[in-house]
Amino acid sequence: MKKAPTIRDVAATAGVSVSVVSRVLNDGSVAPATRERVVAAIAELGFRPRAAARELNGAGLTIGLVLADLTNPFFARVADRIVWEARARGVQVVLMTTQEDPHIEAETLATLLDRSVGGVIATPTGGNIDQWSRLQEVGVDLVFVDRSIAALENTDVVSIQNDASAATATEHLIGLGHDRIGLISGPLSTSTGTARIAGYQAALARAGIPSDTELVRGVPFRGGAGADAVAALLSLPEPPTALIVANTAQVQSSMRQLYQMGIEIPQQLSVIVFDDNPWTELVSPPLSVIRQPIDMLARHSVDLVLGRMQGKLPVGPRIIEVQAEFVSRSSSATRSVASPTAHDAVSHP
Amino acid sequence: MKKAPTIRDVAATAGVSVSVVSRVLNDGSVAPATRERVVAAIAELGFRPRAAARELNGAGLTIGLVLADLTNPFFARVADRIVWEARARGVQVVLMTTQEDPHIEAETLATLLDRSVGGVIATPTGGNIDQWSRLQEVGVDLVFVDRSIAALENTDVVSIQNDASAATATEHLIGLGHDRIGLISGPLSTSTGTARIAGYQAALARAGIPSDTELVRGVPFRGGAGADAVAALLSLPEPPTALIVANTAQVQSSMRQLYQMGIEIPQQLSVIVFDDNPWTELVSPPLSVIRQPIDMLARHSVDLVLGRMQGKLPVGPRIIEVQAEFVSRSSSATRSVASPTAHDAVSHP
DNA sequence: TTGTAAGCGTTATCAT
DNA sequence: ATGATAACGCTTACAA
Repeated sequence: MKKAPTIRDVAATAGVSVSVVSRVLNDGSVAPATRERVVAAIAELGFRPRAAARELNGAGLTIGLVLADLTNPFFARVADRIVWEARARGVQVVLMTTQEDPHIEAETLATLLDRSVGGVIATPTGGNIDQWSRLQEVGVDLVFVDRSIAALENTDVVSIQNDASAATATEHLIGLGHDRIGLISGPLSTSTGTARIAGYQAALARAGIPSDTELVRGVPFRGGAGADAVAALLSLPEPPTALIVANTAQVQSSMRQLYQMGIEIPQQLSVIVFDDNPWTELVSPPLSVIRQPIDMLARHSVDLVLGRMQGKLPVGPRIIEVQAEFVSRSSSATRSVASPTAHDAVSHP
Repeated sequence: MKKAPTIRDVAATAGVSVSVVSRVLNDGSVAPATRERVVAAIAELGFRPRAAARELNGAGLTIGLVLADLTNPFFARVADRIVWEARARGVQVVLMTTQEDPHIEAETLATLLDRSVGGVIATPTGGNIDQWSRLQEVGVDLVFVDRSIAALENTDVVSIQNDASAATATEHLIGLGHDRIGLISGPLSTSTGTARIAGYQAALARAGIPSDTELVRGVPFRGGAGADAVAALLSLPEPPTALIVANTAQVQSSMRQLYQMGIEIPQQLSVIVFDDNPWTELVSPPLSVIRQPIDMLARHSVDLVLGRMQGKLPVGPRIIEVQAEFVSRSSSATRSVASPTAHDAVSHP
């Protein structure tokens, strides 16, 4: 259990002072000849600067990643890519999850302070507005990914074009002859929720279809809310013939509910869900999806935090929206004449 | 951007020395009256010890989590639970992924050294044996979860009862009349791979069924190896009538291949896969699975590292095996007379 | 039981 | 361009 070489050891074997070594470690200016000797010494000793010591000086290269729920394939992939991108830049990631619980999130934010992280990438629950901004006040660079909070106007955000994507999905269904399209979306407290609803309504409006507020369900991210919304939607007197599950966090529970109810897709109900993953085309029928370019989300997020941390970015919040791709599969089809539920519904000729 | 209170501030407002504060922070012995005053001061100032400073003294409470691939729902859930369990104990988690690449893993291990983490929970790729043991020599407590490396005998391991689980699945299929059962397993360099194969063979032996080595495929964790193995297995002159995908990392690609080949399940081929997730019962037909108690794996892993880090555990490696549950669904059924491929196979009467 | 003081490994501030 | 040296915030012998 012999100890690792320190910067002092390097300085000694290179015949220079610690400050010189520190300079070559960072981007300081050092005489070419000297630098070479130091580099050699570093290699020879296998020296690696200790992250803890750096962080103590506020010079650490560690970011916090606050995700809602790793159980959701979408967030899992986001984590995967972010860790990947961070690693490529020599940055470590401390992972924390909120389980969509603002209380846990608050605790998490407190912990983040102790960690001396320089930046944070997060999918906020929607609450803890004060805590988030306090984090920023302490100098921690913050960037929201996927979701954001309207009240926090001064924060960088990376997400897909939520409105446009929702509109695309809606238009696709309209083109298929549907005029009662259900929408299960995220909470109105997040930009994701409002944007997707906006896109949906815009598409409806353009097609001259009146938008029925009953068909729009803004469900919270956590819990079985997705399933409940599905059930509620289908038990409407005039149930939708098509459904868009625009709440990424709830696709699984929504789909499960649909299958459990024995709804025939797309005969009884056309379905489009936000977020693609390897399983969506394995279920029957294969699902039409909005595929989010997760790698882009990740890359931009990491670039942003790091850019901020190194002060290489102009002031003012950066809003980056990447394009999502609509993938049409078998779960969305032409509207059939029959009503989706067995109400013995009288058709209006 | 005013600075956070330090331990010295607390000491001052409590009218004691820093060491006393440090003692109440940790488990030190302090006079009840004094302790109370210190606690009050801490609360009043909202003091929180900085992780970096602690780690510099080797007293940090941070663990490294080295996972293969967050894209795989199994590992994602493992991460989710481990982060959860860690948080419950006031421990932070630095996440790193290897993408099943030993080279990246090596890099990761180096980084772990700089991080001054006290412990590491990992799913090793199978390589980097020297590096892993060096990590241990430096005093980092290591526990493998899910997978392990045979050569590293002195390491704690938490996993499911791989042999028993594989045996259960095999017996289930045998009971269904199958005698040619394919097995796609992990690499032989990991305990997971060998154990699952062993269980499978044991079950076969008990039933008096000769084990055909051609039916067993130990495929590497990364890449599309699972799909290839499936294809190879089914193009055998005497293809299996049942298949166990015992390589958790490859279920997705294996299933995809099966669907793409248009294999009818379970008519042409009965299938059982290791690892359950929300989608397995949404695909058609719903998959029979070995459900791994991920929460148990996580809890034990965290308990182990922390136990080691605090020296509260007897010496000698700890091998914890939790029980997995076999869930029978529609993908496994009685063997049909027909051969799974259209070879116009001559039946041997 | 409590206090003093010496680190822990870097970075940052000055001089030189 | 380089070198002392003081922080950084905490833990931990060692004293009292």
